[in-house]
Amino acid sequence: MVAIAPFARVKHFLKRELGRGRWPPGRLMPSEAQLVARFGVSRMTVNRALRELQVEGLIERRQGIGTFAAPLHRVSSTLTIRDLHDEITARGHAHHAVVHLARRESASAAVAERLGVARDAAVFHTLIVHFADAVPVQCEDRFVNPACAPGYLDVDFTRITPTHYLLEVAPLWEAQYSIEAGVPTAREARLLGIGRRDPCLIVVRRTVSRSVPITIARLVHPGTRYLLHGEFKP
Amino acid sequence: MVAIAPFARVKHFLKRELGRGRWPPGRLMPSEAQLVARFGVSRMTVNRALRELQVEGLIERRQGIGTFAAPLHRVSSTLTIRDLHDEITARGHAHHAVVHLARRESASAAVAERLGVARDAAVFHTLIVHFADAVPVQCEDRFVNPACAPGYLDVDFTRITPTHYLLEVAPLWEAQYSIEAGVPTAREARLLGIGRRDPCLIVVRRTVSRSVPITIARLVHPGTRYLLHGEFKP
DNA sequence: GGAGACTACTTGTCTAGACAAGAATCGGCA
DNA sequence: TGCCGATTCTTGTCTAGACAAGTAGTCTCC
Repeated sequence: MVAIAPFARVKHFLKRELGRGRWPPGRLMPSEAQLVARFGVSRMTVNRALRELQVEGLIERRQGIGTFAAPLHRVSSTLTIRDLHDEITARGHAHHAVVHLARRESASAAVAERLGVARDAAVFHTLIVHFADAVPVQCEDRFVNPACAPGYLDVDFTRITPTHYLLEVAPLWEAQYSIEAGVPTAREARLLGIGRRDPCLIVVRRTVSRSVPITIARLVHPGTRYLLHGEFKP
Repeated sequence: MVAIAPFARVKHFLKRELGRGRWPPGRLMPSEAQLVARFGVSRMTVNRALRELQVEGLIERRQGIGTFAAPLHRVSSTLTIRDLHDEITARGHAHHAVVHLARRESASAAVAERLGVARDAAVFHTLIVHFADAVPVQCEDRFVNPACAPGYLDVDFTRITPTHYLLEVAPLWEAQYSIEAGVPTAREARLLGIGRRDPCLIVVRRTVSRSVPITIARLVHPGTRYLLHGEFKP
């Protein structure tokens, strides 16, 4: 017999009633003082429940005004992108990687701009194909800022994925990415063993650590062999 | 000149030092009592900072043991999927929709199973193409559980998107979705005005409200005209 | 009528203290 | 040696009160 914590009781009540439509989107909800009176708990307890619901995006709060049911027009969901090696092995397949390119290059204009380095500055460039069992599932074309990961080219990428290594070198970072469908380049098609016009899921990710760009990567997945999964839970 | 709230100071300090690698993943971090002494604030203030970092996934806390830097192997990011109408208008385009199908059908085996209804039970089926200005950007093939949205077929989908309507009828829900690249069906290609082999971003979404399935949707986007954007910020 | 002061209500935050519960360590006892 | 209880440290949570700051309405005075 476990007693539910008071803040959880308040939170659960509000969540349930929101789900029932007691307060339609945009409607004013009970104030903290009213909830304090209703549940017989202290204001800090009510405040915690409300703050957590706010973080979860279920309510909006405005100082001086009140608490409102959130308009749930935007559907914000978490998409977990795991390290590819972990993901493949977690599904019971064997992962291996083939390194087709790992060298120092001078940055093209486009790469220099996105990596925040000077034109023609040295950058690291790797091109790696990842396999699940014997099937190629990802072609990873990546540029790395040498200032952030000087030892990048010394890594054995058949054993450690670039993502894994970069996470160790620069532990905290921000990433922006876009996901689209497209066709592979001729080289990508050849490396993945697919047709030039076969649809691919293309993820372009740019990673920044403490406002210094670390890496930009183009990840091309054959459409028939790779899925992104997501879940949304209020 | 705005003073930073004490809990934010503590949080920011911990975040910065985590980013610097002061506590590598798995390492024991300062206890609440130590942070209280260091910052001269009350324990509740420190506790709030730590709790928020925990929610953000940067640290792990274990009662009786201590606080630990989180192993940042998994990369969890939020992907926001907004209502298509809002997204198109927010970009300065005009949205309109053409309804190609809106009727009651008997559920096929596959639909019945995924919607949680009996085989041959009545379900609602809509097929709608969404345009940004005059360009088709999404083909929305959707089945709806009539028990959750009895009035679904009476909605004017040229004015209200199905997502928007369903959000009003059933305000809180959970969704699972998969994102993949593929080719459109012959009908989808015709409706979107694209080639039969053009790559498309296909989102399949299943929505559940209080453990009752509401709707399953297949959203097909021409690869050249639609992107998903995401961001990850620790 | 209009401007400004005042008031009431809201959320945002902090404090000092308290008790509970989980976990490790240490001492004593069989 | 091995087991058990006491101690201590940790996080988890709650309380009652306080002040700050944003907002809206009202009231007064010009």
